Amino acid sequence: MHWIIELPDGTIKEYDKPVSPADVAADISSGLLKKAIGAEVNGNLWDLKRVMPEKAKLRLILEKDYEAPIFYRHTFSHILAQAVMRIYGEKNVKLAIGPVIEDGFYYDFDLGDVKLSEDDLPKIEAEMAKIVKENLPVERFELTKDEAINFMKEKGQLYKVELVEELDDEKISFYKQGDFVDLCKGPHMPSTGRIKHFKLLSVSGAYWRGDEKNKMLQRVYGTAFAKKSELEKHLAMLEEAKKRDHRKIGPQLGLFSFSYEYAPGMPLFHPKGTVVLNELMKFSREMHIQDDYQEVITPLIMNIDLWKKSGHWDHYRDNMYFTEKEGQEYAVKPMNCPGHILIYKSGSVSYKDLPMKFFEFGKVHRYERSGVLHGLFRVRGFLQDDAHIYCTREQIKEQIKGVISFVDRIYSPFGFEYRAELSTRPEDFMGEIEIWDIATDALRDALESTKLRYKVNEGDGAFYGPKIDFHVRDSLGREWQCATIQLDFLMPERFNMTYIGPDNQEYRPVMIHRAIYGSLERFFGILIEHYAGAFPTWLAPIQVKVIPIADRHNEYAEEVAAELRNAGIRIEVDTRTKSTNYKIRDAQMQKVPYMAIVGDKEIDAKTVSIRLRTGENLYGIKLNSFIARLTEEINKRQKNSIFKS
RNA sequence: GCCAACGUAGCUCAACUGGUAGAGCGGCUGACUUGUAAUCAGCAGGUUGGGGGUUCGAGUCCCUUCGUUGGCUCCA
Repeated sequence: MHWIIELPDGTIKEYDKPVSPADVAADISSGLLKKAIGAEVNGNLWDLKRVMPEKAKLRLILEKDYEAPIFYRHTFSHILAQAVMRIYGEKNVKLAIGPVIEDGFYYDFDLGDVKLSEDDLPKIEAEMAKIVKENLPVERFELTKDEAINFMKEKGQLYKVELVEELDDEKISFYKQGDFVDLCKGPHMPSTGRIKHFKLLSVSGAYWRGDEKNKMLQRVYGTAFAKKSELEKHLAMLEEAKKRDHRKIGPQLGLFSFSYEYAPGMPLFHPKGTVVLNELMKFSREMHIQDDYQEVITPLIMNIDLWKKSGHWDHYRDNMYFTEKEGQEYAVKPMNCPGHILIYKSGSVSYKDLPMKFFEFGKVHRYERSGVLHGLFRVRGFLQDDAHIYCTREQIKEQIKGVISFVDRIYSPFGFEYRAELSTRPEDFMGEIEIWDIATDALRDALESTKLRYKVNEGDGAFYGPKIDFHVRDSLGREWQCATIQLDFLMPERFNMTYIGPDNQEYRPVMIHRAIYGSLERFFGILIEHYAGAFPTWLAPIQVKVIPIADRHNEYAEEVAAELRNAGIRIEVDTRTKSTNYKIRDAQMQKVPYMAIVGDKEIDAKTVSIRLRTGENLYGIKLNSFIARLTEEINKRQKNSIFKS
């Protein structure tokens, strides 16, 4: 027996006894062993102390590597389970699953009659801290399937029995730390004390296997990081996110409210919120016109037969609202595509008309279960910046490329980073494989031809076509799915859409669905949190607050206001008999970008003093110069103040 | 819909183990006429989400209902 281990730099290490990554690390340097938390062996994540195959390519994974959290967060989920078992008694705890998730981990438990609440978290955390301190070695062992089933049956772990029964592997792996054993494919860190920084975040209900027909389990969420400073940074981010919550800031800034009683899941936009939405639409409209879209408006309510034809009745009925008059049944539209198709089909279409690009700010209604509603992020009625591109197969690639660059232009004033995901043909697809291949290649080629980062979700496309989704990253590093580009081969089929080719024969067009903001409501919510309510000037509901120092300055303040208003700038004048400090504070809290402060000096010199919401002051500015520069900032939709250089 | 927590003035939050519902901010009125993040004083504001029960007595305990929040997608 001879172990030949290749390191990433090409170095070959040879041993005549079985070696684990830890052995090799120790062989290189004791410092390296200290920093290593796991390994990658022949492309698989591997425990530090697990013996490697005789021929292996080894890469050690250090605390700072991006795979490291997979190791320690997974171990923390086991530590969590172990702590819960110690506290509530091994017999009373049935373990379900405990995976690593983005930024943390969770574990699902069946605790019988015991109900966990957030108040129990400190107690569980304390027990976890003890387990960390005990620094128990984490050991891997394997059983055959039968052994594994019996083993889990003996322990009364029925959920685990169910999981094992579904596995096909010959050998089933388990991990043990002290008195705790769990079915697990790993990998884990070498001992429970290797990384110490964790925090439990919340408890909630979760169905066994995510299916509401199954028993509701209790889920505990937690997070862990290699460094204390990283954990603290993450917790601070969660705090900041809480402060920026659009459900809180929105009403505070007078943007919108909800009438939970009368219109659940449907926001009421107040005057200031409406200004922001209108600016978003104005910008979008300008861009669409530049990109050769034609705007349309289609009915909110249409006969049910249309929805039967489109397939929505069969596939989407549970999410639709219905109404009835004169014995006719109607549905409130959940999507805009059928309406656009009716326009397409209202006359005959030549290949010369393609691509045809219809765009609509389409209000759609979708029933969502009450429990999933969430501020502006998940609503029952929303406005989509929806468009459908009808084109030939040959035009697909060029059109997709066009949309991708369009997405970039729409996102650019907001300062979002974003990335894409390509979802390919699922198992239960519709249509011909060759079209799928053409379309998928077109999407892939289009993505490749841009510098955009993207990942592929194999088999994750809709049954009617492949798609590209865009995820924007906000100022707190959170990601949100907004834009989507979907190819659709089904709808043109169902509606028997055609165009006349150069040979005077009928052909089937391809349909591309796409939205850029996605939902205006949701995008608005994301922007509120992204900017923490401090919108760039072009979006700000009030762009300038005119503040007279004392009553005798009101008249001049009104003159200043009139000139600003004439220049198309959104203003308010604060003539309340309050102190200057008070009025400035109020404007600051409302996140107004500019305050124009006027008193005796300004009246004498015919100027204004400008305070930016960031606190800087510019004294003695000529009004026309202020208006000119501000107008430029607004017209260019600048991210930052033009008055800061 | 399901599990858990929560629901007191417009907002933020008090009210010991059941014993007279309170404060700050905001609002209104008055005084002050203010120079870059809260001037002072007074007044109003509540069926403690709704309904029912236990009790001499319920914001507090129990039941029920409505709503909000965290989750219910991440698969050993």
